[in-house]
Amino acid sequence: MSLTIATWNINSVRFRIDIVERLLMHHAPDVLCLQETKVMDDAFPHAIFADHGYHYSVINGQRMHHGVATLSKIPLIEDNRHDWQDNGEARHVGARLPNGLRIENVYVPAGGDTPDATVNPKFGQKLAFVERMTRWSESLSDDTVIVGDFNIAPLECDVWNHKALLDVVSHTPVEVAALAALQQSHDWVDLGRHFVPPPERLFTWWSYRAADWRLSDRGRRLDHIWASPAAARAATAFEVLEDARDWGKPSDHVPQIATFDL
DNA sequence: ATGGCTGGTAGAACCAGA
Repeated sequence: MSLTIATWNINSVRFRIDIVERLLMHHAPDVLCLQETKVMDDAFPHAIFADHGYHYSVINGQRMHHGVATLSKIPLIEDNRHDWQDNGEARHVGARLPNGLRIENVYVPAGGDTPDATVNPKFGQKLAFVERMTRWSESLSDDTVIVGDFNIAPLECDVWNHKALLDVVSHTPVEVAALAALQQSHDWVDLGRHFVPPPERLFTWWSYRAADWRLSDRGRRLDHIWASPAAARAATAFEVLEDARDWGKPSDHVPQIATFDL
């Protein structure tokens, strides 16, 4: 059976519900993991997803900021949810499919402006978040997919200019090292780079501030789909929907979709 | 020329994103 899993930082699921529907109609992933839903659970637009056949969901929302949601066309049950900062922010929800596959939907903190925890506490919180994820990741079973906005672009070819971004939060060596430790903790396979090997350019985010995002192409690969080794062996395809950056009222992130033959 | 923008919320000379 073929299974498709999409992930997308939507930057408000209510404001961008039209382009969410566009993804559902034209790409119809079996499972859609959203980050930055920016909505309380009691105001989540469940009816619109149900109209498109997405009758199952696990959501972890909060007021104003952050928030994650996993929507599905096939039965889905909540597995767990973690608050790795222990500050009440909604940045993770886990789910399990009938075949046992676990889908972990994560929104790693952005980390603020300055890559120095002594003057910018948010940067230290980001590193601590990833370290606590690493301890958790070690205990997961080998039938897991972890997706989301990790807010770290690890490789030189994951950013538009490696040298220019070495001191910019999202691509600093200490963040890249923390992400590498997380990846090693469960032998996670980075499906983006499994299907699009370095040094090919691969981005999932472009700033709203560019006059012409496609012309300047100052992108970063901040969003990821990782699979445990057994799940990765079932992966058959991977796609970044770069054109979604031009859809009406776009998110600054674009969706990516992985296909598995399970 | 890495902030030139953006949404949510309040009703900002705001916050957060990255």
